[in-house]
Amino acid sequence: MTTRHGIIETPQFMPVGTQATVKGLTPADLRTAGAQVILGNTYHLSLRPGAERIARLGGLHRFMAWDGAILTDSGGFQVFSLAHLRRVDDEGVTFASHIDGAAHRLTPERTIEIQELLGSDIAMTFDQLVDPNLAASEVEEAMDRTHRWAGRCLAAHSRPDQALFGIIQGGIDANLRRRSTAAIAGLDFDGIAVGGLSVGESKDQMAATLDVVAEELGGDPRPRYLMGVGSPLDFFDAVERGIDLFDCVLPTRVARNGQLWTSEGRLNLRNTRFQDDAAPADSACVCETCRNHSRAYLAHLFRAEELLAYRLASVHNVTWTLTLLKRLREALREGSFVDLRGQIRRNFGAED
RNA sequence: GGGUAGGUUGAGCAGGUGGUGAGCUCCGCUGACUGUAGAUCAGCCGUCUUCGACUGUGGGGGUUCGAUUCCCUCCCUGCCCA
Repeated sequence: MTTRHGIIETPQFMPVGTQATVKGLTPADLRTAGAQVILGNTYHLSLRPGAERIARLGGLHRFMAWDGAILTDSGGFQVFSLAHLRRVDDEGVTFASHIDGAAHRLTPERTIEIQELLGSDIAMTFDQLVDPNLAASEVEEAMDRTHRWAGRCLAAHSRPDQALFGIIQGGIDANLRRRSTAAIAGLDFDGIAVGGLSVGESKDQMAATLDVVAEELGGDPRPRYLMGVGSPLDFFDAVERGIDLFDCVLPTRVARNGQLWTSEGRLNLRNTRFQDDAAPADSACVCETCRNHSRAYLAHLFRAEELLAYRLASVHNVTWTLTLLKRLREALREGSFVDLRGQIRRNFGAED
């Protein structure tokens, strides 16, 4: 797909930069890693530094000096992750700020206004994500509310240069998912997102849910975005089921915790065995980290809690993940998808 | 040489004025992490046959039913005086 900040080749992975920064990385790092789109977050940025302030400063792209595309999440995920700090009603959600406790009100209309102020290339509808293991009635209630909010977001959306994606909910119940897919696909969105997954359900449940969504969407040509996914193997499971876009905190979060994704699988650089390992994290990788530094050095930096550890590990994982998606795109073109998947499976475990 | 304060599991401590010291923080080891309240969190961290058991409070000796605690002695460390 095309945005005013460049073309997005799909399938694509979008690094998460919640607070106007992909933790530990500069825009140049991201560009070098091959990033085409990154995420920003409505809830976090509206609390701090404030959407109006970012607008005054020229919008999110200029504010963070990122000239690639930006997708902003609506704050729907925070309805879930900050569940104990918010109250949901049909009109919207009231949060007690995780920073200072002050009340902040998000409504579908306000989340669109914020995202338009931020000036992202792709905005998301405000949804209500719930634990799929809740009672069916609760999952359904949140789903129906999400549908009503989707309509309100669409009505409130006014920037023609900004795409708006609707979000499917419905937990892991096939019937609810089917209904939600039909409801969201029936609205005039620029893209369709699958929300509410990778929140504790099994791999099989996620796959089955994606199958239902794919079946219901049929030949719908709009880009399909699986929110919050994923791990190396998740990409293959989802692309097989028609997904075009991914975002996930995993590559950057696990990097900060010492885990590097490599052609040998996962490596925990905090492990004793790397202290004398002179090899790069991944000898097949061309990122700055792998070109210049040894596992032993990274192991040392993590032990010493040196800040460079977090940056070097993040540079590698983001590069590696974006490269994996690039290889995946090539494999699709060349018909070697199954081979590549097999290779990743061997290194990351079929149970991944 | 005299005085004084101390010697507790890798380090630093807590506790214990005669009645079962494995408690804390670091360090260390391992694991987790999926639209980021996360450079975070969890477990382990004396030994073992590990839902428990055993050992352990500088060394030696003494008093006592019982000593980490009281007494003697030695060793070591900090500080003060010579």
